[in-house]
Amino acid sequence: MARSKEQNERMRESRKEKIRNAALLQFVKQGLFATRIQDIAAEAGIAQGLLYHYYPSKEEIFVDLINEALDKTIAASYSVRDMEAGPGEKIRFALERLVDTIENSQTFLDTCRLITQATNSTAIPMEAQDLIREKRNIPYQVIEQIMAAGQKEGSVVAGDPKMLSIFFWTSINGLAIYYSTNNNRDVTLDYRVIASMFLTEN
Amino acid sequence: MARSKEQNERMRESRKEKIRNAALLQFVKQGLFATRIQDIAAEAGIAQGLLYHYYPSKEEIFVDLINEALDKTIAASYSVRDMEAGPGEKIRFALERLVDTIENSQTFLDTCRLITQATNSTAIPMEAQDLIREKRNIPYQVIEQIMAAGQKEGSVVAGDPKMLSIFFWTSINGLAIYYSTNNNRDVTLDYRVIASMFLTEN
DNA sequence: TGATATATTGAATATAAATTCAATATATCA
DNA sequence: TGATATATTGAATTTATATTCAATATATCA
Repeated sequence: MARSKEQNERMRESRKEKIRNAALLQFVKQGLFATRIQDIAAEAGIAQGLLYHYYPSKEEIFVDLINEALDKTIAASYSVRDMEAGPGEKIRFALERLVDTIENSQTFLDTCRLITQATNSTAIPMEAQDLIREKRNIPYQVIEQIMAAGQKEGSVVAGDPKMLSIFFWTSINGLAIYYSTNNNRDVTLDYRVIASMFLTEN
Repeated sequence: MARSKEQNERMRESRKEKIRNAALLQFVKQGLFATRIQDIAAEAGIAQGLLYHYYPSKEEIFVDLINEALDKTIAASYSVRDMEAGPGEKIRFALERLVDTIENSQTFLDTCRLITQATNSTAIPMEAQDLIREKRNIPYQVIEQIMAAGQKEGSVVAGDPKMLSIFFWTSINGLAIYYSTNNNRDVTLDYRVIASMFLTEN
């Protein structure tokens, strides 16, 4: 015996995470196909051969990253759903937090870019496509329900709640995509402009 | 002499256009890198070798397509700027038209996807990057000016007009990106929801 | 019709990247 | 310390795709 099973498992997982982080940087900059195994290995500071000890291919890394990214967006939407506040306030707080995150978290921007990239290409692993099909709509459904509840309450404007949810997420996503390539530090975003699309009182 | 110069030129250009159309379909579906010369040739119904009589590489096709796409968005923004109407009405009409186009024009969705793809990758030809740097901001500037004029008039809400322009285009772009992969024919979009972000009276 | 220019094909070749692998290093524990 | 398992490297090989090219077809006009 050389090393304890659990310790090995932990070290292995931390190496895999280092590789995933390196791959995320490259995928976000160049896309899945333009990124070479060599790019990921160099970014992670290892030889290309070693990468194959942890992942059988860059596609597998991509699948892991997409899965993580989707789970993050789902978790974020659940945290909104489970807030102690009325529907209108939930929409307001969610937008405030999301806009702030767009302005301050590179990781969030990367996550948005990766998902957008994956959603807009058929040239990604089947497994990633399945994950997207399965998980992508959850945040839309969560917001749709909050919009519907807000309409009953009178705090949310009239209109198909499904449509309002689409406007909610596409605005946020469009903004994130824009910000990830425009370090527009001279413009400060005011979430209340977006909020005025959905809320009756501003 | 075999054929008149002009006739040749015309035929050549029409073939190039057929190739560009084929390439656009593939680029939008798969991205620049995942698209093989063979994919474009097959889509255009020609042998791969022939493609090189018209374009030296797929990168050159991409540059042509990006240039066309950017020019289209610029032309669209100029047509809004030159409308015979007050600033508020221009914003309203522009949004109405854009949302309608998102719902009905696949070409428009493809254009948005191509630009987003190009804007979000460093793995595109330098020439395409230069075109984007040079042309991308024009529509933002056009809308920014209309927003500022609308604020003077009182028809547009307060706030940095640069920010309002960013919200304008990122909402439209986010929506287009979403729609290009979700044939959501059960939801009808109401442009007035987006308009309410910018206009004082709805 | 025949001369000429261009179009077209698909196989041959070149190039680039993915993947494998033999050699070597390192860590752990008996 | 030595036995053993895993980590690590970079060169060798394979595979995929881009690119070239020789052969052939087609269109135009004198």
